[in-house]
Amino acid sequence: MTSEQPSLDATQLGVYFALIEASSLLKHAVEQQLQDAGELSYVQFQLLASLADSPEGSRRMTDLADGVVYSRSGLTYQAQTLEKRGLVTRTPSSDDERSITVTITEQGHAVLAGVFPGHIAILGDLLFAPLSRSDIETLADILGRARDHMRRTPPRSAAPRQRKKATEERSP
Amino acid sequence: MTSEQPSLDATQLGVYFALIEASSLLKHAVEQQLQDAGELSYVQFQLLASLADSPEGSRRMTDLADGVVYSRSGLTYQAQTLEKRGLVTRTPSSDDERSITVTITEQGHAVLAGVFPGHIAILGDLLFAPLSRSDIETLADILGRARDHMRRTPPRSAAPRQRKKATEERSP
DNA sequence: TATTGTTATACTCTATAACTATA
DNA sequence: TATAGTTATAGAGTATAACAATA
Repeated sequence: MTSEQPSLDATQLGVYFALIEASSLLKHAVEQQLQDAGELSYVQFQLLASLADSPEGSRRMTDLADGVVYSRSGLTYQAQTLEKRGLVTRTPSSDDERSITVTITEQGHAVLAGVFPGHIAILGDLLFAPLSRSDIETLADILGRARDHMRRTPPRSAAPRQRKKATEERSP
Repeated sequence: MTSEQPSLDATQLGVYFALIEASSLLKHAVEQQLQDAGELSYVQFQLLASLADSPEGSRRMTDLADGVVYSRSGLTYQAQTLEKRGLVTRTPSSDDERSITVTITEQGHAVLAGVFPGHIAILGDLLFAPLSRSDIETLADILGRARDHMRRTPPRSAAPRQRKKATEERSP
């Protein structure tokens, strides 16, 4: 087990808070922009971007979910929303009849294109403006390693350590 | 205007994605733990932690909102929830009759205490495990600067560049 | 008038569990 | 039996606008 020391030093706490607050502020700003410029939620944007980045603009539902959504029904919901707007199509996969292939449409590409400039502008102004070239390279390295580690680490490893509270409160 | 170059290089994109995904994975894991160990949402945890960190365990509503919540009604909602559970009290401020002073209770401290070990364990396992001491110090510096910059930067600076869709809102 | 906070309301999103269909 | 995806449903959270009270 990795975690026996139940405390963090000041620098670690600082990293934690800075990470959470920075990503929260950034995400909030970007969400606003995506909404204003393309009526997209952040998740929808991620899904479209993921498709646009895929060969043929297609992915199976399950693959599409990767790191974007934490439940299947959540993905179904978002995919339906995007389909209603004509930004993606969903068709049964040819090789595996259980799978659905999601494909980004022309319209989807158009919405993405309409959203990109503002999106990038925000990243420039908000995230990269105060950072030097070498800061950015360093960040890419460290955050990249952190992310890779988190991807690999099973979510259940640490959570069930705490025992559930004994107090059972009943409300009307 | 800061943003005329409508593109990012590969390293910048990498930083952006790594930041978003790492914080998302971390937050998701932590949210689960907070829920299991103390039936707290992340926002509620932040509010309690903010109070616990304040002199006398108290803050005015408006000050409490800082960087945690983006709308006043959202804070009212969460404060009410915490009050119902007896984790905070709300009393009119003595100096300014418009203000409400929110104070963490013994129970609130207890819930926080019950949640901390598991919380810290997750941070250790998920965020800090793959990082060296110097990585952490570097991250603290860079992310701290990024966060400070975002705090200072007015949210509206970049968003309204994209023109709003032609759909007009009507009054009832 | 400006500020502090609440309420009402509507909406988005998420997750769990039960279900269908294919491998 | 295991996997892919959907549906129903319920709950948490958020934001906007109208509001009241105090500065």
